[in-house]
Amino acid sequence: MTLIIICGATATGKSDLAVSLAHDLGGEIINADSMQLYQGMDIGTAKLSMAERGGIPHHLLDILKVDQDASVAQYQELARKKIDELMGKNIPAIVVGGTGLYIKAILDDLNFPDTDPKVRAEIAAEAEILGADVMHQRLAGLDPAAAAAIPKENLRRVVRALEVIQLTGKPYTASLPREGSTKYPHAKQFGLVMDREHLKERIDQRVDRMWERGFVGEVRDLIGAGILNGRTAQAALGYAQIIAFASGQCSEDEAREETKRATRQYARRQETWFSRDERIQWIAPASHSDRLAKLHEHLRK
RNA sequence: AGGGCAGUAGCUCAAUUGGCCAGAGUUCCGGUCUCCAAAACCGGCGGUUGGGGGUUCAAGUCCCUCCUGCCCUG
Repeated sequence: MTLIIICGATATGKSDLAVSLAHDLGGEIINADSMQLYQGMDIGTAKLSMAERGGIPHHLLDILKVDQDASVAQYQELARKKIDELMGKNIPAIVVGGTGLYIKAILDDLNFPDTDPKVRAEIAAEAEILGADVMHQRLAGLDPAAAAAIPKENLRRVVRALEVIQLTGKPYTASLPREGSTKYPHAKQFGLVMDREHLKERIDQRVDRMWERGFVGEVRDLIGAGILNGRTAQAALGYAQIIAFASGQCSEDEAREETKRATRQYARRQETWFSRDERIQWIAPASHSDRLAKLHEHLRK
């Protein structure tokens, strides 16, 4: 019964380390990266090639088409099912990814209230007309605690709260989690860190490499595959910028620089998110083999 | 050389034709977070308004001068 989580900011080397660890333990890998869920988003998400996976089974990759919206609730269900399945077969499960909410959805006792695209679209359309202030006031009337917790500027979360209230008939706050409930108490969570300067270098190099490998072509193909019809995939780092370039809103060079900058900001947000989680054992920057040794050392304890 | 235009935060620009303490956006730094999360959102640092002088109760704004850049003419 082994469950290992490897998280951390983008470009810190999670994927490679996970493959090596899986190799050593005879484990399998479960993806926890919201954008690697999509078929065809390979270059821009730095998805490992078959060769790089080295024969290690990778799960929850390529399960969505680019015109489908991702769903944390669905991810939670699939990931837990896969983890339980592996555990049942006594195969170590290694969850790898940088999407903090997805990892939290696996580990913590989060229960996502239902969602209904139609209801949400209606509320969103209404918000378009009435404005953020009115929507927030409405929320305050229905659920003062939720209104206090959600800033009125964050219309997206206000809409979601209103959706939940309408669907469940209960206050949004009623669905919020109880503290300290962990679904997998024996899970070992590791985080990879890297100083900003070094990380910036790695991000720059990585984005340049993506361009060399044909990132722009990949996005063009995905536009053909309907990426613009979905909401999640087209907002991904690099993809959004190349779509802007493809539609003439900026130059290719600007798109590339913008991608680097946005990735840097994303890495910062990831660090903020993970830094709150006290369960994470942080692995300092070092060579691949040193970090792997460190992981084994911690696992032995 | 002569004439014209411009110079405000690291960057892009605002500032009721002289009037509160020079404001935004963005970068950068920090933070929030229960289904679009590579999303959405909040906060903070940052200006001797190119330099110097003058007019005025008051100058980013008007005058003089110097510096820098761009345009036109020869």
